[in-house]
Amino acid sequence: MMSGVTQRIVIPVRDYDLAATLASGQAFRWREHASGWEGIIGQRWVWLTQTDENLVAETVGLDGPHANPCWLSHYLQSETDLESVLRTFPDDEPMRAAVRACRGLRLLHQEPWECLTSFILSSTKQIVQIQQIVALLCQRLGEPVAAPAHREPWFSFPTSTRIARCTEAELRDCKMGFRAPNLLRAARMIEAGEVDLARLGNLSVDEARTELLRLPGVGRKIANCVLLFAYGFQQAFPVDVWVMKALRELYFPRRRVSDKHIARFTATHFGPNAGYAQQYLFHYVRTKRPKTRK
DNA sequence: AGCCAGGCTAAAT
DNA sequence: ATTTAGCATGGC
Repeated sequence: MMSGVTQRIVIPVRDYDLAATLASGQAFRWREHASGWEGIIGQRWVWLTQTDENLVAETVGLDGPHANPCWLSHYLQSETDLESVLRTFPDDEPMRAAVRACRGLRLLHQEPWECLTSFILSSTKQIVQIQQIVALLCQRLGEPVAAPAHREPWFSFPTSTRIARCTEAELRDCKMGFRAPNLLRAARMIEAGEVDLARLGNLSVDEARTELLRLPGVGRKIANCVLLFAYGFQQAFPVDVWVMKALRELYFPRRRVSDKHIARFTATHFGPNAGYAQQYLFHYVRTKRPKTRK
């Protein structure tokens, strides 16, 4: 396997919880080790650790020794002023509890195609299973990535071009089941230029959502995940079974309310960074009871 | 063994 | 306009 020279990048941060960020179900390729996190950002292998004052990245490549490359800070969103985001959250007890539980949790800015694919593959899957499918997909269809020689080989996330050339059977071999035809058709629509992912960031959130909803296997939930986790539309509010359960229990205890009523509630109650608030609620309810954690 | 998993879709009320 | 099954697969 390819190897290269390890570079070290130090990013001073405060209010950053790397573990909560990488384990909160927004990205699916990070592997936790005893002392850090191993994964891929774009075409680069990266080893991440956190100290009191810094995020430290070891990577393989050509950046200078004192570089603070924008690809890394952009992905990690280390420049985001978290305090000003948290200030926009509603001042109610559920939100305060969620922020207490995972303060420092950040939203990443992921590559749109990788994010879209990951969430097309996410439906009715547990997070561990999504991780397995994505790992298999990269192993089968990705390109080798330069990594330190003593480590397991890593692969880039396969491009839409590569996926579009697959047969449905090849994708099904990656254990994705009924999601295979959806991913295949989505890749082919993107290859044909029917949906232009590179352009969505220039649109309004509603226009961008409308475009994403044209893709097979993409409904409101997955569209909102991509808007939030890849494009940085921080008002996009994905409602999955966990968040719906949390909203019912925390904001409408022992009341009979429709999904639609809750959807309308989320659109107004959580403010301009509603999606950010959602991620805090999601991670909070998933981690607060170890017994039910998956 | 049976149930459920960061849902979507078409069909049935 | 809202509700419901079916969809592959794997972990518990």
